[in-house]
Amino acid sequence: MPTPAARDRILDTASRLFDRYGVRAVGMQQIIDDCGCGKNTLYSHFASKDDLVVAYLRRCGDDWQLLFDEATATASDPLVELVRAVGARAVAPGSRGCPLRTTLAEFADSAHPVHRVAEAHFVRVRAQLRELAAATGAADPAELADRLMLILDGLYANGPAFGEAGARTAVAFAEDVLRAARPLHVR
Amino acid sequence: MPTPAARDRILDTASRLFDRYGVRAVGMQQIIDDCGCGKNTLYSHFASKDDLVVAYLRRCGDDWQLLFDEATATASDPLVELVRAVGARAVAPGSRGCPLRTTLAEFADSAHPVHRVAEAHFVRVRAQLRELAAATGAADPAELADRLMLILDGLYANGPAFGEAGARTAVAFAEDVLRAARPLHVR
DNA sequence: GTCTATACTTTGATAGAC
DNA sequence: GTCTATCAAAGTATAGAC
Repeated sequence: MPTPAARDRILDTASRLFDRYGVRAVGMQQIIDDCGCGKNTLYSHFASKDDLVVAYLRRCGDDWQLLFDEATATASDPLVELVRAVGARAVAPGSRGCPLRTTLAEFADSAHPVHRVAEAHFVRVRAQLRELAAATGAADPAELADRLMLILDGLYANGPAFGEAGARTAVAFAEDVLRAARPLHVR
Repeated sequence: MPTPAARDRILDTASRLFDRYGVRAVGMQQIIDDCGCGKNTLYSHFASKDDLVVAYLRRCGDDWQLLFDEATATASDPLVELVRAVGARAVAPGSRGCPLRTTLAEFADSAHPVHRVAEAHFVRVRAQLRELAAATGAADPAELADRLMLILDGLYANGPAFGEAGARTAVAFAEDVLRAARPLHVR
């Protein structure tokens, strides 16, 4: 009967290593060594590496949800705030871009559980952006949502190379897009 | 002494497999079997898998250059045409997004030769976009170039999920961005 | 009794030899 | 072109510590 604290510690360690080195580059033994737990403990919480990676991706999804909720809850312009928050994350030291995107790239097989979980995340994000876009009163919310999705994904992919200035470019870009999408009488 | 034809055949095979299954998921033996060449032949042309992957990425870079040149040579609006061409590629059946991005994600170690080659590609693309943006007479070419880079990268990442309609969204998006970036007297 | 630590098995990969 | 050495990784089983 495994203790929840150990599970968290393992997932913390695995997440840190996956974020830094990529999923395939990190072995189970490395996680065990770094975590200081026994092999038994790890495998009692996660039946396989795939299971562990899925748990990692779910946590990444939860992190996104937190960022999303925080950015959109209080801000006067939630979508711009969202771009700002993603930019901050994308240009943070050591960032390798969106962990869900990079992991999706590492698991090309669309039937693989890891691939499916990552893919589902982006479907959900697209739907979330659509809802948010609809709330702005844009003429075509679906179109606006997809434009913002392009900016967000492009920003997350290029953030490490673009740096702070690039993040500001993306924020200004999003502002322009939102201004242009608003119906004329509100501008 | 290796024949150039064999090298091309090997690289053709490897490229096809890497594109479909990802680099790490494809073993050298698989390439050899699929290509029908002997192990000796492969290793006489490519000293290691890393070498083969680097050659693959260079070919991907050349492919990009072809697409870039073709899109920008004759078109009245080269940057829009470029987005259109990338969209067509991104939504093509079996596309997994930009092979250079996915391979970059597979090789997280920034000191790894494969990582460096992929990274260098995007630095070059950014510079190319800057040149092209400057030619449009935009007020801020660097800003315009980065906005287009976001669209292109976002489109390439989301293309497989967005489909044809998403590609059209990106083209219309680029058109709007370019229109807005042109100095007032030209609009 | 659950945790750590370690030994072992199997599998699949790269790479080299003949 | 087959055969083999080497190595690393996933998982399983086992031995020992608090």
